[in-house]
Amino acid sequence: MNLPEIEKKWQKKWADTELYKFDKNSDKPKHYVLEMFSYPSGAKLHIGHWYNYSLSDSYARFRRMQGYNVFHPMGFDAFGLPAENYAIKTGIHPQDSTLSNIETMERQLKEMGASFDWDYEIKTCMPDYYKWTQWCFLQLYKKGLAYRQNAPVNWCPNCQTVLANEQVVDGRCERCGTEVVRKNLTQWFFKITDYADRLLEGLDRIDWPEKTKTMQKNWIGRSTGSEIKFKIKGGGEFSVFTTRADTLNGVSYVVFAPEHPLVDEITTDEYRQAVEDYKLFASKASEIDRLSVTREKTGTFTGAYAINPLNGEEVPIWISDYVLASYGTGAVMAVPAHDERDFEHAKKYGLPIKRVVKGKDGIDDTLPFCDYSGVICNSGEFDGLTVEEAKKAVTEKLAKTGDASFKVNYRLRDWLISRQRYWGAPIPMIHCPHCGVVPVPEDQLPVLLPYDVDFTPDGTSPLAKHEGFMNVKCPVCGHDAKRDPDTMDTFMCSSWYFLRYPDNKDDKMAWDPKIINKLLPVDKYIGGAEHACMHLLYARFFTKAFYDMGYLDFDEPFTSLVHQGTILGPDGEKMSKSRGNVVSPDTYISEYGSDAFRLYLAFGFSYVEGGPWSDGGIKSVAKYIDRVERLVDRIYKDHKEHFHDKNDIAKLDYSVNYAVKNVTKDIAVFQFNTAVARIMELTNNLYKYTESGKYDRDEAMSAVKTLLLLLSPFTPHFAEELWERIGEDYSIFNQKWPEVDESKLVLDEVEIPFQINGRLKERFKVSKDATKEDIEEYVRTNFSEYLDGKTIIKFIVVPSRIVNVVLK
RNA sequence: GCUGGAGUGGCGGAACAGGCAGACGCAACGGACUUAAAAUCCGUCGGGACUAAAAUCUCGUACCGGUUCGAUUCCGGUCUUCAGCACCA
Repeated sequence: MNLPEIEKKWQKKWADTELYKFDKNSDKPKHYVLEMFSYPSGAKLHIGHWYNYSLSDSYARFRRMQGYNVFHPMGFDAFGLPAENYAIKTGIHPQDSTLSNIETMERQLKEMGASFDWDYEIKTCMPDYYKWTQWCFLQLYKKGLAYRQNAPVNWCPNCQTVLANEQVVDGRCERCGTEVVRKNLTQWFFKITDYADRLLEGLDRIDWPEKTKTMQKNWIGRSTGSEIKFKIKGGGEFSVFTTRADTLNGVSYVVFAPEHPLVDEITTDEYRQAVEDYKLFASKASEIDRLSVTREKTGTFTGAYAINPLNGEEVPIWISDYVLASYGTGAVMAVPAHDERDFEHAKKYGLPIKRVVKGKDGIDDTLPFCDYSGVICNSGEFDGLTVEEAKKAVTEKLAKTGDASFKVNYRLRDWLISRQRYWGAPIPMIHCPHCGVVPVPEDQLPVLLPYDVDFTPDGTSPLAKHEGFMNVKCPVCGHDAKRDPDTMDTFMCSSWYFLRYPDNKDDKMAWDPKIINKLLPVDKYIGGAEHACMHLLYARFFTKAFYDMGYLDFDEPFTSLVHQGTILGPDGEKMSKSRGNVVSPDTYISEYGSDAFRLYLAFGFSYVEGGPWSDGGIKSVAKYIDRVERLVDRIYKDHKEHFHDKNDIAKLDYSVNYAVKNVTKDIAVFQFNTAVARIMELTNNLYKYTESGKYDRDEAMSAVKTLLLLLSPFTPHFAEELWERIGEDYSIFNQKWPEVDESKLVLDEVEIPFQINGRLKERFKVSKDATKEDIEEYVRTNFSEYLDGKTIIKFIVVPSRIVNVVLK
């Protein structure tokens, strides 16, 4: 069959007849199938898009045929850095390149034959969308979840610009090679940490891959401990967070992150130069390097001393880059005897190491001793307590004087959303010299992103140079004021898009709760595992925040989640231009057709794993499609007299129902490769049933229809074509998904393997109802040659499964 | 480095609340059809030993060890590899 040709025909008919139009008023149960929308970067769909979208489409069609009212929208995550970089390089405006890319991708998605209803499309870079992204910002601000704070950015002193992590290669600017430093800017944050516990709790209520939940749990990183106050000799105080309050007596120094706000204040003149040098050194290291356990410990003394609140000892205050400003309080108490990193640091700089926990039996005297199983020593009144008891006792004692408290700490950090870039949604805030920071009134949204902006890097946010944009009247006092020159992180756009789809044309509100609460949460969300900790966490945070504000009546956005794997190049390596192993879908589509391409993606890989591309694979699938066509034609055109053999028909019935049962089960859990394998088996069995020419045509035609229905989600055009050819009504996608007749799957006999000492010896058939005793009896009678004269140690019978006899 | 995955024939991959390892397919090989090729159809197909052939035995799910009547599946350790690490999205 010439697939590329018939595909065009059906795509046109599907469009003309509005086959995929979503019916808002349907009384069928809803099913919201959503793929992570794509970033319109390159000009064309790559194989990863196909893998995600075409198979999710198969799933959506399957649910539709099962009788669900399927909502299956598509859109574009259109703001972002690559378009801006492309513009800096080529002079083509980000809006122009983005919209043109989107056009190409829309066309290609239609060529895929996907069942999207394009009436619900969204593009995040359009004012009718980002108006509401800005509205979301304002709601979070009103709820007290947005705040401004200093935070470091990567800064290239030569290009005079902020760099994304991606643009920093080996600590240097990717454009000019200059060493990158960190520089503090005042930026907007969302208090996602306020939701840390609820983000943890919600994980128990959703059907997500366990590994994704685990990653989110570890990312949030809840730990319980104590916050302990130290006084600084000569005035001032600071706090540390520790999970080991029990070791407070073993503190021999404290360490501040080099960025800690008190560092400048406490540093003595004698040490000032060393501290400044060290701060510069630390500003050049990446966070990953700083957290590395194997990185050589570095640091310097500030000249200041802190007072241990438990024993009054004076201990030196150091700065070192193994302490991060962003975690805990940005300061730690160092107990070298009981912490690996402190131990290394103390050894290198000759600081005292004082043991305060010993092994239970007092035998283990190697340091550092980081085990939680020990007992306290060298700590006066706390000696003899277990670690857990002492944590409590120490904290409680200090709590009386206000020097300590129990504290839950998270690894999760607040979400920094300011970007010093052009191609994003402007932050809807105004800075007034009289009123301070003032939100843009909601009826003045959107804050339009101006087109005529000079976005070449020169030290400020591109928007800051646009007078027309920046100058504004304060909405409170009416005086001259300035807009916020930054734009929002594009993760903002993708944190609520699933709420916009069903009500995408609403110009009165971001979403109409009446519509959204009916269609959401998303029933099946499909996208890459690389989003496990960021996008998927941010979207959950948004949903919970808007639930709290009463805009939603659910608080988890994605009931069920599936990750697709990665399709690699034919060489088994990740596809990349530099490796020259990029497989472009287009050439295959025009040669074999979209259906063959889709079927290969379904059959050739484990969906969640992905794997290497193979030209042979798609060829074999194209052959299989032709094989189905020959089979269908042969049976359909056959009008001769026929034979009715009960046995053969029972076998065919079994095969049909076996296929229906397993294909249904497998598609539901995204196991497309085994679903297709079962369809192939049915095809083979139907060949066998009909090859002699002596068969019942009605039975065969009924099996053919089932075969086409099962195949239709994978090869929609091909199935539609054959459905028409055998004289059935348009459209195959309006047919009901076949149901299993379990009675046809019941076999009277089951085959059971017989093992001696775990080694397979024989197989035998017994009635499906045979009891343990029946089976043992059968084995003793029929396989006596294995057992006679031997000592039976154990006779294991698992009915319908296995017999294993353990002989001496 | 930290966190989370993955490792099964020549290849893609099945199977796992612990019970016949290799479903389905590719490649390869043999055969049928054909003047021939392509296409199609049928058959064989993890390694080794022993066989004329079969039967049979044996090894085998990255590596080492453990639990169990029985481990690809559970536990401990090792190696390799992939993803994420907060400004790529």
